[in-house]
Amino acid sequence: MISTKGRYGLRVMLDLAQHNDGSYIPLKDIAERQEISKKYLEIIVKKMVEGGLIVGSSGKGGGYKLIRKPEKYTVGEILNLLEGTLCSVACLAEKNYNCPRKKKCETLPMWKEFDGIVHDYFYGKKLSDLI
Amino acid sequence: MISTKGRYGLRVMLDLAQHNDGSYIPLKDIAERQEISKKYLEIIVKKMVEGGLIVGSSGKGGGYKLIRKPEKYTVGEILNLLEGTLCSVACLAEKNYNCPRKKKCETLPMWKEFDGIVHDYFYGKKLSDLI
DNA sequence: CCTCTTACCTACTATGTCAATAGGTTTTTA
DNA sequence: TAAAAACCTATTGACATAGTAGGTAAGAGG
Repeated sequence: MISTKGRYGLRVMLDLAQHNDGSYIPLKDIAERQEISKKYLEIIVKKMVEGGLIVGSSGKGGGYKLIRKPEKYTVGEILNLLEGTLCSVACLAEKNYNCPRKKKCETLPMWKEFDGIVHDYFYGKKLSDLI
Repeated sequence: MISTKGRYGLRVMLDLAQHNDGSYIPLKDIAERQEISKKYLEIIVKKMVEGGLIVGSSGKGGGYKLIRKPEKYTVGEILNLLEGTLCSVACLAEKNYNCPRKKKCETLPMWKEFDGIVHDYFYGKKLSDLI
């Protein structure tokens, strides 16, 4: 299940895309428009800066803005950054997952197939597709 | 993310399908074959009985067995029962989810589309397809 | 230079879910 | 009547979620 981090983060990205005039957009404005606590958004936005999705600028006239054009972002990379993984089962998400049944598991192929579908969907969807 | 309840439950269903000779299969045997704690499986199996997926019988010679033929079960209904929902976002999963942005939310259509894909995948997959 | 605005930072917390474990009672068959 | 099995209630440690609180640092305008 996609948490608020992923959902809110995507909405912030969308908001930035819709106000993408080159200037920095204050988080306060985004929080008001999106009706989300600014304090909580700070946590989310921080991750997006660290992840190289957006850039921030302090001081008056500061805020956040996109680094690339909206069509150069995929929903997949945004969600993956904020959720930690897009995988639907721990067997595939966790590195070095030591399940003794890896080889013989009869459900694993299905999870892999499903994961491929999920991946294709979100990485095939661009930020600009949502506007 | 699909939890162990859904994953283990599916494996129990698969085990029952593979030993589907009309007799009751003791949980002890399933637990040993699947290498999962029997105590934990009790919780999962209970849900499956209550959900009408399988039937149990107490006493010597008892255990659990399928009610329908393996091809009459979809993976979707099994997961949905054990996970509570198959929806990927709270906006769609929770009944009476009172989001004030329901009407104007620009990400909701995407979640709906994705949910449809997930639904189609799991409800199109039969238990017998996994054997 | 000062002040206002804005990002940036660390810490805390309540609540809930997950993944089991523990120890019993009831039912049924041989 | 004894064994085997389901069935039942309760508990627990660890972790994640969804925030809140209270600050510090940076930068632009007057």
